[in-house]
Amino acid sequence: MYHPRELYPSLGAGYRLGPAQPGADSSFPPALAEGYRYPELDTPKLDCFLSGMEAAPRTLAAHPPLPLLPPAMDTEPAPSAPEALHSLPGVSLSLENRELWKEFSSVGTEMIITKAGRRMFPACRVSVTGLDPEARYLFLLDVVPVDGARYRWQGRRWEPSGKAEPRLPDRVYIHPDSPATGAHWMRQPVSFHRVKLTNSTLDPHGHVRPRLGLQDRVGGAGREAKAEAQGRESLPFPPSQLILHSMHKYQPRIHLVRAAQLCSQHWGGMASFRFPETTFISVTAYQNPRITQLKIAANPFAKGFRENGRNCKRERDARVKRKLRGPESAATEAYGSGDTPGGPCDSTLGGDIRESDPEQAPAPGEATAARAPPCGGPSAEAYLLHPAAFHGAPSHLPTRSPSFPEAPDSGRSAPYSAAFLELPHGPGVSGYPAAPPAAPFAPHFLQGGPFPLPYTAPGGYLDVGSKPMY
DNA sequence: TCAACTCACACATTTGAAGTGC
DNA sequence: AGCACTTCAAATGTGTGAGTTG
Repeated sequence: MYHPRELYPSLGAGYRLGPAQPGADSSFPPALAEGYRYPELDTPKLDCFLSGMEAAPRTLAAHPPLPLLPPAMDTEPAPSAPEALHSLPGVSLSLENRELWKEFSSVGTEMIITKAGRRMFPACRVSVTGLDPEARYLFLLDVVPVDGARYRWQGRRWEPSGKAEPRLPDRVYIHPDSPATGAHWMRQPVSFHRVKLTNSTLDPHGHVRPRLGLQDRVGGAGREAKAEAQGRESLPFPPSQLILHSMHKYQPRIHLVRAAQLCSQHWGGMASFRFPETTFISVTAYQNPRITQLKIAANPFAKGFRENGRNCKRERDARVKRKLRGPESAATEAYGSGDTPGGPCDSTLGGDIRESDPEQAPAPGEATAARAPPCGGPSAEAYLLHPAAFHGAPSHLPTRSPSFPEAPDSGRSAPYSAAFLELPHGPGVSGYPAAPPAAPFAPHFLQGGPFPLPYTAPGGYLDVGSKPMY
């Protein structure tokens, strides 16, 4: 098995397992300490990818160690500069909707989490430069705890309130366009707006059945219905959420991995980025009214709650009154003055209400790309479950998810993702079968075949091991 | 008692099938 | 027949506020 120490030898023997201890790296300035700790905190869950990442030139074992500190850290980072750790020289990421994030961050970003999953707003949207136009890359996103504290809204601000809950299963979201060429990624901003956040741990794989519809919705229930209609074995509906604790502080991270396909045996390096302004606190209901106002003002789906919306407080109050007075008066008033609000209501934001939404406005070609995967390749939206073994999970706990294939010819069960991590230590030597055929959704993937990453479907998710959530 | 959470609701937006015209 | 465009209905994404839970 690959120990993270082997993946990042530059981190030295002191490389710890388990969640980072706040303040433990006090010898570094906070930013540097955080950057230094970066690979330690969560790299293991990416190991499943790293172990399978393409490229060609070298195997994982032959890859040079990552720098002790990312180049961006060598100098005083510019304000809001992403902290980066990477072995993809020349590659850089910038947050497309930085101004919007900043606006939220200045107030204290809150993200709603629900059982069914709630999208992030603002969503992470980045533009990338410096990629090899011909090479193929994966874009991944995960969300990690910022510290070990639980937070509480104290009327005016968030304050730490005790220790954080035990960490939940880590998952990584794979951008549905992955893998795609560098040219594709650089052509337009990369949006992660489909990521959902949940507090539900009922299904360890995040399999929340979406509402079934008649239409063949990309990435939703329609795909399953279509598979059934075509007589194929029905795919499990995909998990669609990252699991978070409420009242905890989190930060999204974006990972870029050079890879020809999801499950090949080589990798060509990776880069990880995070942006300070994207830190948020997860909540089940908004605590800070200013955040509510910002969300209503900026999110087109909340347009109905704006001052002139039919769902603003004034309108809602009027509806309640009409209901109480009975259907007749309600019908009368509905077609009377109540339809055109004339005065202000509570859901206002002064003059800051945006007419157009910078966040959700699709980038040129975005809708097209979503409907038709680029490069003729697969759409791969996926989650990875964190290999709990790296986080000190007791060895007596279940070893892997049912859909988690064992390493071939291993003859034993793989503890969590251990099977994925037992990789060849020399070039050209592989403990696994050759990389799967380029055909993106080979049957053995769909049925949980011998390859490390059980691939569900285009736009679906990966579960690569599980850990108990209790 | 109270903070945190869940749920149903109404409205806005998104999406894709069906219809239409060329 | 095939393509482009429009229309329409259903799915989906929002915040709200009452009710529930611990």
